Amino acid sequence: MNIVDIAKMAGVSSAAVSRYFNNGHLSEKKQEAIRRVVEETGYRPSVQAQTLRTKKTKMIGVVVPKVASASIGKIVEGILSILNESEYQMLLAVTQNNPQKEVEYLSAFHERQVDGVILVATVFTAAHRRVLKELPVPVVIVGQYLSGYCCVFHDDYHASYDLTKLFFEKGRKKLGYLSALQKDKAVGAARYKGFCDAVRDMGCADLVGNTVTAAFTVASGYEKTGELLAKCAGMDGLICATDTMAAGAMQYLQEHHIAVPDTMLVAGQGDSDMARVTAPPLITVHYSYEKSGVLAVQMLMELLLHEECVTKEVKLGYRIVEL
Amino acid sequence: MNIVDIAKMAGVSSAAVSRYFNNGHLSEKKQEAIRRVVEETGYRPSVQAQTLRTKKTKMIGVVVPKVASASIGKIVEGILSILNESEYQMLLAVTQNNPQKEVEYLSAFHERQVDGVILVATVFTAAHRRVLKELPVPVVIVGQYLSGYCCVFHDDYHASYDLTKLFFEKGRKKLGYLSALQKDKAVGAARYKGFCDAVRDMGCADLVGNTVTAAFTVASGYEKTGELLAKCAGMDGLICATDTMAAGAMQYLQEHHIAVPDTMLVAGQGDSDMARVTAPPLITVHYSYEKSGVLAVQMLMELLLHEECVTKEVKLGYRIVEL
DNA sequence: CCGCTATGTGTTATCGGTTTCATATACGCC
DNA sequence: GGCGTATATGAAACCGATAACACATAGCGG
Repeated sequence: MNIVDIAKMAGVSSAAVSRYFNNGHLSEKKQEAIRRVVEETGYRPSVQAQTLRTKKTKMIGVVVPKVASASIGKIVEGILSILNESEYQMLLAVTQNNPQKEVEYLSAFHERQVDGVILVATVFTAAHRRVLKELPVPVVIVGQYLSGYCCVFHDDYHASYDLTKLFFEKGRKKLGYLSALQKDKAVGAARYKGFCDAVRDMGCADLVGNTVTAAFTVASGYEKTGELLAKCAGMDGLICATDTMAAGAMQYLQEHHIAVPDTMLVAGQGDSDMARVTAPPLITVHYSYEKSGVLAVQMLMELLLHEECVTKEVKLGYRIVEL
Repeated sequence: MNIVDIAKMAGVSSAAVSRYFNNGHLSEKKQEAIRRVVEETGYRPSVQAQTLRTKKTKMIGVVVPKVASASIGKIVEGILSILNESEYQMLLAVTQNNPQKEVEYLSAFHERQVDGVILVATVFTAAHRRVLKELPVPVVIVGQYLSGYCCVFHDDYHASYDLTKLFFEKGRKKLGYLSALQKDKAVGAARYKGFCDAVRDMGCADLVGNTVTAAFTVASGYEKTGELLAKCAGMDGLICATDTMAAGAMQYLQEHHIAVPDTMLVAGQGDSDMARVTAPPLITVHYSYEKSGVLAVQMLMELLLHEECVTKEVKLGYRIVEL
């Protein structure tokens, strides 16, 4: 069943059928004739043929570092909640934190001729910039700031800063910080810098070195908490780059009979479910992950429609959560 | 840059270039000539045009109820880990637990002419069966058993049965069960039935009624635990259909100063990170979610290659986890 | 009543490949 | 040498839509 068959059955030309589906000018009479045939046959135009001719795939490509993660899961759900209402579909690629793959998938999307790309990024290398520059379609970056590109990101720095200040307000003096890799500019560098600047502003510049870097897993949080405690005697507050790490820290503290919050106050960041099920619950920071996904698609849609977008950078707020 | 341009530059026909990319018979000389031109120009055949002609999109559609969920996230990662190594791409749709949407997306995939579909399902309605029957491409179902279809699922029943038995072995007598909706045959019905049969086999058939149904959230687990405790006085063990619910239960118990595990032993199912960060950790069941995703894609690939698949149903094992 | 624009409609080229078909050449064998 | 078979190759049809173009008709102002 192709457009020509339908045209014959309705006694019109194939162009008329095409116009029927694309809001072209068409007399009432023919519209009715075509509608009847379409209903009878259940005919739907071939997406492939349309794509070949129009160069529009109605697909957007989304690249994420992983998907089994609370924060990224929320971003993806935000993206899909908007896409669901549109005629667009989503191609998803997961890089498993491999920057090489990130570049590969962007190229694959290029070949597939997706109409646009959303990149949930962690680090940027020269290779990234090169591939991004060559992409002939609009891109929106989520979670990181990259100069010259449309991006939606979080105020990691101030959130971390405020969180650290809060620890001082609660009377904690000897803070430690469990960090993510510095090459991750947002979750790694910015959050750590917030901690550093806050302790400096409080006149405790010596705390800046009270840090250890962990991976984004509970197990790593557990292990690195041990290292941090060994390194910094007398710690009474622990701030972590993510809730996952903080949950690992809680495990460690409990096993080693260090009382939370009496002896040690613990905070994570991300406001995940996990932060609420430890005992006691973590102090944490709510970043609007789902919202960032939503905004990213909306920006992308604007780019797709108008070829340009006034708001190029969106920094989202945060909220400290104490249960 | 299309195939004709390349052909001209290499001094051959467009058919020769097509054969070059499709392992057709071609003389060394021409192969070399084409290779040079392709390298110089960076030419890549248009996926759209290929698709139009061959009817193969090299895309598979994946439908999931949600993505910000530990178990489903793992399934999706399993799927992608295999897809990454192939030339296939993944179209992802999220139904937000709306069976209506499930049907919609299957149709959308149909139109997009994906080569195959993986359906991570929760419930099956008559509408599901109808749409599935009309799908002209292979389908693999994950997480549920559906007669007549290729499916990969878990032994929910025996896992839940064994878990319940374990509670008796640990000397618990008055058990309660926090269930999922019964129309979810796997997580809802099968797990509950495992509980029921186990308590009956232990001569405690009266416990069968000690149940309340909760949603897949921490908050719901919290709330329904209250209801369950009000309903069943003297409970000393609580088994939940999922870790998420169980984490909510832990919250409730802690707030109401009910000692875990002394007064109340608590178990979840799913072996998520969340089960390991409550204090104390939950008893839980490990289902191989990632593996189920992997197997599903592998079955689908087999179906794509041979049009048929010998192993139609795969039931995966489980392992009870006590930390 | 003429010419101009606006609208409706069909014809046909086009998007960029793959595949069929016909033809050409080389090879092996009787 | 003749014939069957295997391999190499290009011309052209084809996949199923859209869009440029041509043309017809209608409405309208002068």
